[in-house]
Amino acid sequence: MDTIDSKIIAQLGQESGLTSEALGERVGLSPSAAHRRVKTLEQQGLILGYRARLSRAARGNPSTVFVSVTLTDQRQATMQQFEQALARTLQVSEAHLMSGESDYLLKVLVREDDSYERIHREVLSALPGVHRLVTQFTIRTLATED
Amino acid sequence: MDTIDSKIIAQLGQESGLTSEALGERVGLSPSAAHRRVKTLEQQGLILGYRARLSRAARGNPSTVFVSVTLTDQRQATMQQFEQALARTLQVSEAHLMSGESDYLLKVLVREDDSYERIHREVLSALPGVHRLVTQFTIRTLATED
DNA sequence: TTTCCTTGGGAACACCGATGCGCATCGAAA
DNA sequence: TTTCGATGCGCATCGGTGTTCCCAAGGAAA
Repeated sequence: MDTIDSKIIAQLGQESGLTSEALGERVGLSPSAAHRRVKTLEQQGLILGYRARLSRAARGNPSTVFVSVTLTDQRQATMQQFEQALARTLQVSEAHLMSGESDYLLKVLVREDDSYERIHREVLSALPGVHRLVTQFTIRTLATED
Repeated sequence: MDTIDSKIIAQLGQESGLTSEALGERVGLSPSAAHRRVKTLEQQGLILGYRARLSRAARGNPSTVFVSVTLTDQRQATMQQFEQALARTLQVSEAHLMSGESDYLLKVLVREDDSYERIHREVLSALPGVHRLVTQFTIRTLATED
C-alpha cells in the first residue's frame, strides 16, 4: 500500500472502466504492472467489486427523506431486531446509530412511482421497536461527484 | 426500456464485473444481445459509468457526521455561492436543501487521519454565507448493500 | 560481494467485447 | 389476409484486452 496503490484506488473509485494501459499511464506504470496491482488490491479486499453508476432516471427519480427514529428503549435486543429488520428494507439506503436526541437516522429513497405516505405507513412504522419517527423532507439534493 | 432493461440495470447497479455471457444468463438473453442492451443503456445515459466499490479501509476508515446548516439569508445569490463552494469540498459527500428548521443537511466523511475539529474550523466554517452549524455525530453506520 | 526477494516490463496466449449478417416476430397498412 | 417495414435476437467472426508467463533490475540482508 504505497502512493501508486493510493492513486489506483482513487482512480478506480471514480472511474473503473478504463483499460490497464490507460490506468498504467495515469499512475506511471506499465499495463501489466498496473493490472497486477489491481488484482492484488482485489485480493486484499480493498476493492470489493465494481458497479455501474446509474442515472437518476434509472434509479426511479427518487426523492430523499431523512427520518430520525427513537426506539421504545435502548436494550440490546431491541436495537438488534430493529437493525435486522432495516437490512431487509430496500427503501432505506443508509442507517446510522446517532448520538443526541434520536437513536437512528435513516436516509430513505422514495421512487417517483412510490409515495412516502405509503412507506411511512407500511414500512417504517412497521419496523420493530419504533417509538417515534421524525421526518425531514429534502427539497433538492445537490449533485455530488460521490 | 422494458423488463429486461430493468433487470440489467438492477444487476449492473449491484455488480458490474460480469461478462456478457453471465449477464445474459441472468436476464435470459444471449451474450451478444445482452451486450448490445448494455451499450444502448450507456448511450441513453441511463448508465453513467462504472466505478470500484472500495472497502472502508480503502476509503480511510471514515466516520460520518451530519451537519445542519443555516445560512445568513435565503437569497438566491447566497445559496448559489454556498452551493458552489460545497462542490469543491471533498469531505462533504452529500448535500441536501432541506425543508424545516435549517437550510441544508450535509453528510461529512471524516477520514481517520483527519479530525472533525479541523474540518469544522477550516472547511465548514469557511463556507460562504454560513450562519449556524449544528453537528450530529454518528456512533456507528450500519452496513448497507447500497 | 553474494544471495534472496520484490516489483516492473515485455511478450505470448486465451478470452471476451464488438460488430455484421440472417432470421424471426410484431404491428401497421392495404 | 397479405405484405411491408421495423425491431431485436442469435450466430459467427475479428480484434482488442485481460491474463499469465519469464526475465531483468533494484534493494536488503548476510
